[in-house]
Amino acid sequence: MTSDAPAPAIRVALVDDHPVVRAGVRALVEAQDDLIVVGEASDAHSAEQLVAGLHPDVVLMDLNLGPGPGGAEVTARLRALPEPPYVLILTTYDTEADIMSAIDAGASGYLLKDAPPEDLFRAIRGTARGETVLAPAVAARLVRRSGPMLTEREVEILGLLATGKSNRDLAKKLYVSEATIKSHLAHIYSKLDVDTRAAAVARAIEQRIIRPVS
Amino acid sequence: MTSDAPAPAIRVALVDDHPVVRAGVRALVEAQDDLIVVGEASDAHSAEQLVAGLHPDVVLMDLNLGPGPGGAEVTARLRALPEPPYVLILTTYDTEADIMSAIDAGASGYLLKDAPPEDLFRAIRGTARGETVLAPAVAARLVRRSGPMLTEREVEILGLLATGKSNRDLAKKLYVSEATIKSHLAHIYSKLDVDTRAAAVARAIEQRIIRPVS
DNA sequence: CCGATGGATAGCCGAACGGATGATTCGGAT
DNA sequence: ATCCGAATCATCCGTTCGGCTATCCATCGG
Repeated sequence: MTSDAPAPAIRVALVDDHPVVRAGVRALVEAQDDLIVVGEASDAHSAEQLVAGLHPDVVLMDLNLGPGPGGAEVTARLRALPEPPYVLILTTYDTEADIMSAIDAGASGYLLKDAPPEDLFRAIRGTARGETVLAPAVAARLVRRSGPMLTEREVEILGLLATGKSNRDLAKKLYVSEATIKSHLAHIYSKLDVDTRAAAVARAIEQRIIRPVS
Repeated sequence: MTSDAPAPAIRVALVDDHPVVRAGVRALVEAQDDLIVVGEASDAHSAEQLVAGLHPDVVLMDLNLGPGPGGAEVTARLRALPEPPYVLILTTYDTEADIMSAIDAGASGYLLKDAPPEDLFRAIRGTARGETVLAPAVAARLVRRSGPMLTEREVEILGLLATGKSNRDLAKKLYVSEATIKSHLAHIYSKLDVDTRAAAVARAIEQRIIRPVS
C-alpha cells in the first residue's frame, strides 16, 4: 500500500573538520537507502549557513572543530534557528563535561566515533524521530556519575592550578583569602582522592575535568 | 605501449580503531584507480596478522588505537616483520613526542587527519616509493624543535610527579638522594619553563611527554 | 686527550604547602 | 522552619618545596 509515499529519506548534514571522517560518514550513510547526505561543513560558520539553507533533518556534529567555536556552541546556534535540525553528536571524546555541554546545547544524541556503523544508522533514524540517543558508554557514564562532581569554583581553581599558580596567586586572582583557597584545595583533594596539587592536576586532566591547553 | 603492465596498484592496509575513519579512508582511497585497500584492522593484534598475511605495500596507521599498544609500538612490530610494509601515520595528534616515537618506530611518513584527500593520496604514493613524507605542520614542528627534549630520567620523574609523589618518595623509589631529585626537578622546570610541580605536570601532559593515565 | 653532557650528591633557607579544626553567610531543597 | 552544601575566612603547625651554589664522576664525540 501507498507505494507513492515510500520512505521519505532522512536528510543528513555533516559537520566535521576532518575530510577523512566526512568521507567515511558519507560513504557509510549513503549506502543506506533511507538516508541521504545533503551537505558538509568543516567549520562553525559554514555549518550555520549550510543548515539555514538546506534545512536538514539531522546534523551529525563533531565536537572538536579545530580552532574557533566548538561543536557545542555550534549546536546551540543551530538549535536556535527557525525549524532547527536535530543534532547528533559524533565525536571521539566521552567525558562528562563534553557530554553535558552538548546536551545542554540541545543535542539529541551522543555517539562515539568508534561505534559500529549499525549503531550510527540506528542513532540517525532514532534522532530523526525525535528520540534521544546515547551511546551505551555515554549513558553509563551519566548514570554512575563516575566521580563526585566538582563545583564550578573548584574546577576554576583546578584550571589555574595547572598553570602553576601558588595559593597566594590564586587568592589574588579570585579576590578571596588564601584560607579560602586552601579550603577549596582540601575539598578538591578529597574529591579527587589525591593529596598534592601535582596529582590533582594530573587526575583532573585524566578525567577531563580540565583541558591540557594553555 | 605496454598495456599489459599498466599500473601495479599500490596495496594499502588500514589500521584504525574507528570504523567511520576506516570507511572514510577506504572510500577515498578506492576512488583512486592506482590504489586498492586490501584489508583493515582495528587493533594491534589483528593488525599484525593482517600485515603478515597480506603483505600490503603501505599501512595507514592511526596512533591512537584505544586500549592496548599504541600505533607506534605496532609500527615497530610491523617493521620488524619479514618484507615489512611502509608505514604511514595518519592521526589527529601532532606533538613532538608522538612524531618522534613514530619515526623512531620506523614510520615513513606522518599525516594529520585534517589533511585534504589529495595530500593523503600523494603521501601514499610517495611512501610506496620509499620516500619519507611529512605533513607541513609536522615538518615545521620538527624543525623548530618546539621544546628542549628531556632526558630519560627526567621523563621518568615527571611520570611519578603526576602521581603526587613527594621528593622523598621519588628519592626512595629511584634509589637516589633527595638532593638528586631536586636537581632533576630544577632541570625539568627550566626546560619546561615552569616553576612548580603542578605546572610541570600540566605542561608535560599537554606536550605529551607523559600520558594522563594512571 | 679534553670538553660537553647527563647523572648523582650536598647544605642552606625562606617561602609555600597540606592537615586539622572551627566559624560565618547565603541560598536552595525539604 | 529547617537542613545542607558551597563559599568564605581564620589560626596553628609540621613538612615540603624551590632556588642557590658547588662538587664529583662516567661517557661520548671530537
